[in-house]
Amino acid sequence: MLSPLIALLERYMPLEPAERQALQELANQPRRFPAGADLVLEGDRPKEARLLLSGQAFRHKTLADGRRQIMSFHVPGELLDVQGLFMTMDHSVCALTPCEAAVIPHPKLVAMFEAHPRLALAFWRMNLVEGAVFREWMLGIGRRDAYARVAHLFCEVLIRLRAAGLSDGARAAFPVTQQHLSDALGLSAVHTNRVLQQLRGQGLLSFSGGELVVMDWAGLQAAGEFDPAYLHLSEAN
Amino acid sequence: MLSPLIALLERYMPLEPAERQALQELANQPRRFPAGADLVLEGDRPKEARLLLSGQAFRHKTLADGRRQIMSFHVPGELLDVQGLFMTMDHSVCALTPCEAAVIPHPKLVAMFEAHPRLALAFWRMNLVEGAVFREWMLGIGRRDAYARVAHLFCEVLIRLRAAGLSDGARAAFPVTQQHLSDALGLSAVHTNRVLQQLRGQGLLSFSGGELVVMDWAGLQAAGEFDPAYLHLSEAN
DNA sequence: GCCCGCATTTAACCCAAGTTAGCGCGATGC
DNA sequence: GCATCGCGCTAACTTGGGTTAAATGCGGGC
Repeated sequence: MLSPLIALLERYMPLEPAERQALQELANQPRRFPAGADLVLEGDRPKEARLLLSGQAFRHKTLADGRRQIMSFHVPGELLDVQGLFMTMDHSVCALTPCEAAVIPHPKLVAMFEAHPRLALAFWRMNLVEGAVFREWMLGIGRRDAYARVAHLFCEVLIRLRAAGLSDGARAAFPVTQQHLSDALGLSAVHTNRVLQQLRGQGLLSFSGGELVVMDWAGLQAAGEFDPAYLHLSEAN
Repeated sequence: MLSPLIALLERYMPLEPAERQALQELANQPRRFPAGADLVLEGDRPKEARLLLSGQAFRHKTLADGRRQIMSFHVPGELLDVQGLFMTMDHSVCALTPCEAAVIPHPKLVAMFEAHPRLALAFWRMNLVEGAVFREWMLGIGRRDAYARVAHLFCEVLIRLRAAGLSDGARAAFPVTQQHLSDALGLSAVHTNRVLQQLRGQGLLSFSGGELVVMDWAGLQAAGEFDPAYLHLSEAN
């Protein structure tokens, strides 16, 4: 049941049987969330951690007047609120599709970390990759123009969905609206739409009905100045 | 010698004598870096970690054409390249002032984490706060206008320098140029200068010669829509 | 099969911020 | 004491992207 998590961890660090066993013991009845529901709520001080098992979700902060910044998109296997282990949540995580999440009491998680310090390091490592993605997004929002930013995001999304086994090749379900894209990119919805049409017009991709199809990977990569190194996908420990 | 680190950790988690002892054993002859030198280099796969002991530094990514995004500023006590424990560095860290850093071999650090899992969690927690700051910056760069962005940055800097014991009250050394500020904020140097004058003209702050003086804290905070919650400074474990 | 609501698209207009270029000034060096 | 360089500052002009508002789908509920 926790196989998405185990697959993610095992990509970098071969797990010992005892460690795999300890992970399995985290499993319990998953909780379901409908699309649009909050999996994690800003201001909350959770007593358990949520591990995404199926579906897609996104992390976001919203200002008083409604302006919103989406900070990341999430695929199964990812722990959504590590932050809640140590402090109050300073942002929310919202379900993009119907989701299932394992809800793991903090004491259980901490006990596992203390019994298997290497697992703590493995989770920490996952967390560091998330930080690397934040930094790349900052670079994009701060220093790239809208065109490169949109292209870059689609490159990243395709690669990450593929790594999560949610795409074979050039096609993937990515059920976001143009408003979601805008909020992730720091653009207005109107301008996102303009850029999208440009990318479509150049035959780089198609994106509609929540399905992304990349038709010219090299072209899209060039348009987004995309270098996947920051995703640290093929780096063994 | 590692007192800045111990102070940071102890802010949240009272350390046991054995843990404090284990930390002390990390100490060694610190390495010196002149202002402008790279403490950590993008593309590097370090064999040791650098812990900032004195001075200020900043983390940045730079595009091929020279556009640069500064991702964070750092004060003594912070581990600058946790990422290097597990993967290649995808960005650099550069000294703002002359700096001293303890250079700690990875095996020594990992051994400490395995012997004292609670210390691993404490370092992880520090790392999570850094991630929270990244997210807040993303929100600012993506969704706040230049005026609020500049004000917000100065609020954050003052609070963090104060927490590091580098400021009493409203005045602090923050030795950056307006170009550094621009690169941190995703603005041009010219526009940063315009906003700076506006803030000065409103009597909110003065900033010259690398010294920040906040003259109207409430006003600055309002200008930057600043809420320090995301810094998680006063949250015990 | 019609209505409603959300998402996408278009068009017209506007403005915040970028760009370029040049000046002044203090610190550094010879 | 003079040239140099980095940094702050100013002004004039440009532009990428925001705003507003209205039209066009389109899918789901009943």
